[in-house]
Amino acid sequence: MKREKHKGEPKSGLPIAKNADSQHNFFENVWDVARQIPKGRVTSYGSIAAYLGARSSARMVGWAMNGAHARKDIPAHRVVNRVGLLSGRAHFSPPEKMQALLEKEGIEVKDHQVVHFKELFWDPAIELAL
DNA sequence: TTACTGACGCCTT
DNA sequence: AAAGGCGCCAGTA
Repeated sequence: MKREKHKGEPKSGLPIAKNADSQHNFFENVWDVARQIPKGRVTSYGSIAAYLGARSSARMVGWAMNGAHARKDIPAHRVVNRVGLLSGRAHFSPPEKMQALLEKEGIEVKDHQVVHFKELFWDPAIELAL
């Protein structure tokens, strides 16, 4: 099924509308999912977005992570891009913090990239499916 | 106000 | 197979 460009969200139920209310909700949801990422595991921006029904808004997930910095219990370091690259490292206090935190959880990071990413990948769409 | 940018990712060439 | 295009949308210039 080739999607016709991916214009607009299919909104499989989830309204990621344009009103401030759902935006707020979206951010909250992102943080909520992020909080559930098990220690020692990682996920991607796109996966979280997809789980929330906004598969094309992966960028907004990244933006949400900005705000996450404010809340101390959001493990933003466990969210990387779809290839396992620590694309958000630059936004950490010391940029090396992200990698350091991951390594502290036993995740091997080489050249700004999570080693064994595929095995450590935690997909909310699957893990939180039930 | 319009234009560009970006913690992204899928699609077409 | 690799590279470029486009959509997403909040914030900034």
